[in-house]
Amino acid sequence: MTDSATPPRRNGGTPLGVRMDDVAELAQVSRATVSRVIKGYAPVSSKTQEKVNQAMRELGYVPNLIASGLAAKGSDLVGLLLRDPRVPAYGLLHSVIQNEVSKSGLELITVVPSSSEGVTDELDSLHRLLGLRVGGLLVSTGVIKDHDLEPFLDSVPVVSVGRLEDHPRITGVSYDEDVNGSILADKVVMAGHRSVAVVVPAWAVSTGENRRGVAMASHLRGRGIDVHQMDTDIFGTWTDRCDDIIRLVRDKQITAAMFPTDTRALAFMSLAQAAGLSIPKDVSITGCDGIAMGLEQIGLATVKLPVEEVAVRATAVMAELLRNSAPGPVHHERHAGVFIPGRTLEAPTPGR
Amino acid sequence: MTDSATPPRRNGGTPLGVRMDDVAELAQVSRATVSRVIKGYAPVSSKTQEKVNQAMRELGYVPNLIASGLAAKGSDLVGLLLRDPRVPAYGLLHSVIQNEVSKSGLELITVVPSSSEGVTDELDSLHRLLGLRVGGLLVSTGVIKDHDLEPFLDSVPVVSVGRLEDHPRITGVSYDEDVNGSILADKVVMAGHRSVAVVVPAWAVSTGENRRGVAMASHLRGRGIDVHQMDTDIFGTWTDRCDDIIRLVRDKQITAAMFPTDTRALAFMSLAQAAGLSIPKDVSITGCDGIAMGLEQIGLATVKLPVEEVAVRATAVMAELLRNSAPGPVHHERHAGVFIPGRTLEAPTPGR
DNA sequence: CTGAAAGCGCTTACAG
DNA sequence: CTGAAAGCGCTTACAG
Repeated sequence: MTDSATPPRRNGGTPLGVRMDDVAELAQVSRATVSRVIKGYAPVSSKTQEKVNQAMRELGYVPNLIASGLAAKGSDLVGLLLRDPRVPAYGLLHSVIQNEVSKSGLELITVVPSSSEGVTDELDSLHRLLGLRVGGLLVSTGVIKDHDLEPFLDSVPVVSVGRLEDHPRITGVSYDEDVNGSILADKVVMAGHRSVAVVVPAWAVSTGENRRGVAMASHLRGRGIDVHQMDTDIFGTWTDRCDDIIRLVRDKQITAAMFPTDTRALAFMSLAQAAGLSIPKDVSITGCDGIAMGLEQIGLATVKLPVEEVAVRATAVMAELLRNSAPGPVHHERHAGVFIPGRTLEAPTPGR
Repeated sequence: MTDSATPPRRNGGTPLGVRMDDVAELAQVSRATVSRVIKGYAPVSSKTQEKVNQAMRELGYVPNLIASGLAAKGSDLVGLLLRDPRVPAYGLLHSVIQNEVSKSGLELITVVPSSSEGVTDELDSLHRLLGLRVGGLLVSTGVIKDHDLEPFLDSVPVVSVGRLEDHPRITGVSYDEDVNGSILADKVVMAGHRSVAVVVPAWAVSTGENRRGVAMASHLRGRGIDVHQMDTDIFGTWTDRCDDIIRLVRDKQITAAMFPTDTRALAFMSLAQAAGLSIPKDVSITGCDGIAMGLEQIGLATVKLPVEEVAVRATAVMAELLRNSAPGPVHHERHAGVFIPGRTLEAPTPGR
């Protein structure tokens, strides 16, 4: 072995051009050994380890996850399919999941669908994640249906998070929309309202919002309230039916309006105020979500979703799935939120 | 060739177990041909195309992006490194970038650092994206420094978005923090304030917030205002120095407080109100950001960042970089925001 | 328009 | 504790 005959390194240049072979050569070990010290759990003498680490540092080596993913037939990457990053509840979910995943020694990559493109784009996003052959899949969008997930259940652990789930083979950690809806409906009834508009998005638009809305409406009806159910099946907008509600208020047909999300409630508030209505004098408002900062300043009556709780549990379940080869029983958790009182919900103004 | 001798398909099962070879076999073509119809830009007879598409559908084939990424030495994936999904401005940025990237025929994957872990974790996130050998890199966090990016500039197109950038080799599309800071400072001066607290996060905490804060402070000083500069170098919290500011208000040392973000401003408002102060009577407040929904309800005086504009431009620049092999000149765009008046900024109460 | 074959950068039995 | 070699599932010249 002649030290003088150093063959020219193939990539003089950039760190991303440095391969494991380059590291091996510099450290004077085999590629297998470099791989072992990177992975960390195979036996390597500490002397060798040091040599290799030194070489990696010197070359600025960034391991090619694409290549290792292929060779190892899988990776520690957990993929998150997230509905809409503009919505604060998803933003918080994203953040907490990242923290938890990282604590579990896994890595997270996130994919979001284009907004307002509907189900096609959501499926594209799903395939993007699957194409990357992630080790686990966290699905946080109700737009993707169980049906779309079914074909992949045997190949990759899937947990659906923050969305309705009752598929017998998909474990779910979600919000208890029935309870959330009931809590809000109760408060509206207790405030004295007897005629209420409820916005109910179609199942295809959002399973969660749909379920929440349905729960609110049916709970109200159960209490003998006159419900004006405002169905909407428009994808990607938060203001559909607001005009109709404003009209109902003007006609004194309702004294309160319930929205399945804070976002919709806030959007309505702006429109209503622009239309000259005052809240809660002309109409009481409730939302659902409770995550956005500064909500207490606005005083929106809402239910605060247990986002952290759901994120923590979902990640724990995923980590468990990834650890145990034995799948463990599929289960469905539902976590209820807590009511946040606010000045947008008052007793109806007498005389209306 | 005996049709009867169909060799057993290696993966009887799941779509993710189906390989290109399986498709090729079913369609009775070579693997190369399957690859060609998937990529779409190589000449394939439409008869063959149909056979292949049919076979893919039948098998539920999901192409392995990992393998193709390795073979093709690169992919159409654009990686986004995003600072903090809990902040509405980042959420919106994320969303718009996704839409734009998708319009350009590229795909986006996002990685976020764990919150409150500081620079180490941000670097981990950067390496995660680089390890995936993304085709382009969008960096939207001021925590990563130019220095950290430098080694990779030769291997992958990088554009920094929404963050200060003046590296001669990194093109940047960002907010004009100097102008934003000046606009706000001007309004505060014009409202009549003469003694003002300004929160200035350290450069290491956030380059953008730092620059904004410094701009506010120096602009105020230039107008002869008494500035109480509240430096903070705590990572991951939005309430540092709030106590001190409340004290200054109580001691009648200041009549206004300027925050580099809406989030900080809102957090302060809650604390101040809890401490019995009233806004703007006891102290006027300004933020910066202007993205969160319902802000108009709160009435926070702020600057609305041109997030959409920045996202669109950044993606356009990236698409350009990816298209042209010739790099084109590096440049730095800065986009200024617009002032949003609000009831948190009034003239100082006489007698204070 | 189509196929055979080399090769992308790793991991992992297998054999020392 | 370490190395030689096969193979992961694709792409892409190259040769028809």
